[in-house]
Amino acid sequence: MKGMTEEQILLTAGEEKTASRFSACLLFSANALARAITAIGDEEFGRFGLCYSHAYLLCEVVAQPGISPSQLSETLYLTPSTITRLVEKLELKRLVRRESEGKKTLIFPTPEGEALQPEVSKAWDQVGARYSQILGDTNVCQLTQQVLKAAKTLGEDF
Amino acid sequence: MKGMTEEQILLTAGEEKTASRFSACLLFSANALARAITAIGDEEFGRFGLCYSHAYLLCEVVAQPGISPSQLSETLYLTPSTITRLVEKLELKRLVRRESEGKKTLIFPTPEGEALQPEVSKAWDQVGARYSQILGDTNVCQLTQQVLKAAKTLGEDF
DNA sequence: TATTTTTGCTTGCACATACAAATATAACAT
DNA sequence: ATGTTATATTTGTATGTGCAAGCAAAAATA
Repeated sequence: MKGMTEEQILLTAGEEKTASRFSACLLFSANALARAITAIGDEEFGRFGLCYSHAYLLCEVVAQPGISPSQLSETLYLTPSTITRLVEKLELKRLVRRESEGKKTLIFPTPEGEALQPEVSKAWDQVGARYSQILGDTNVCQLTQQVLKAAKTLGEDF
Repeated sequence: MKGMTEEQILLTAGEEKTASRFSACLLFSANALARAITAIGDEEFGRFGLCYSHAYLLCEVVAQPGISPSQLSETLYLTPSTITRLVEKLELKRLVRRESEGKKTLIFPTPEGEALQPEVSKAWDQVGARYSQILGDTNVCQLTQQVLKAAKTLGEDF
């Protein structure tokens, strides 16, 4: 079996095994893809000491100053607790600040945050350019839409 | 802007913003999809105290007794260090065992591991069934192939 | 108005994952 | 044989993420 590709294994392995591996493969492959692309993202955003979710969050906050954690949670498809943690990190880096208003929390960009945003956007484009070059523009476009749609559908129904 | 869907934002936001968000969206959406599906997986595999990568690793070890960490690393698209950590966990649960042979390490399933594998496979199918029901069979089939291919391509070129 | 329920956000804890460095063995060159 | 380089695996450390629980404020109900 050594040196065989995944497809070959799928084709030659026993019946049940093939079925089970294949049917769950989206769980596997989705994570594999996420890790592969995140690696690219981390490299680009790492120049600012950010990871991709920091970058995305910062852009959202700059685009919508005063946005709430729950809104961010929906937009980024991340748990509220995760949002809190990300905001904490960005607060430490003085890129955003929090304002409590009753039980709500408003998140604003700091001047530094706003100043950094264009660079972050540039890095963002750079990430896109890199994986587009590897995967092909058309492919990426199509894949992105399908993947996003699937993520949304699962997010709603689950 | 409240209550708008992602597409609406994309369509109505300013030019550069649209471009940057969209071009990097695969980074974002791939992670979102991975998290959404992983949530399902964790629920199913959680019954055995496993996560999806534990489950996958166990199945591989049962299928190929004596497999090495580096081989697993390639198959699972995970770092060698991550493989070590996963194997440690499974070793604690007495599902696999390690044998050192020179600088190589051979990983074998324990009897308990082999006994558990069918159940894990069943859970595996269950995961597939659940997201197939939500996303649609055809969709899943197509998506899985595309996603896997993209992950592989990125894994090679990066 | 007082009590209950719901909502929004934050923590405690746990875990998968990765990078960089360490270790140990094998392969190779001289 | 000996010194060097390459390979395989493991650790130290850090981080993003989520669940369950906590907490505080708002809303609803009585």
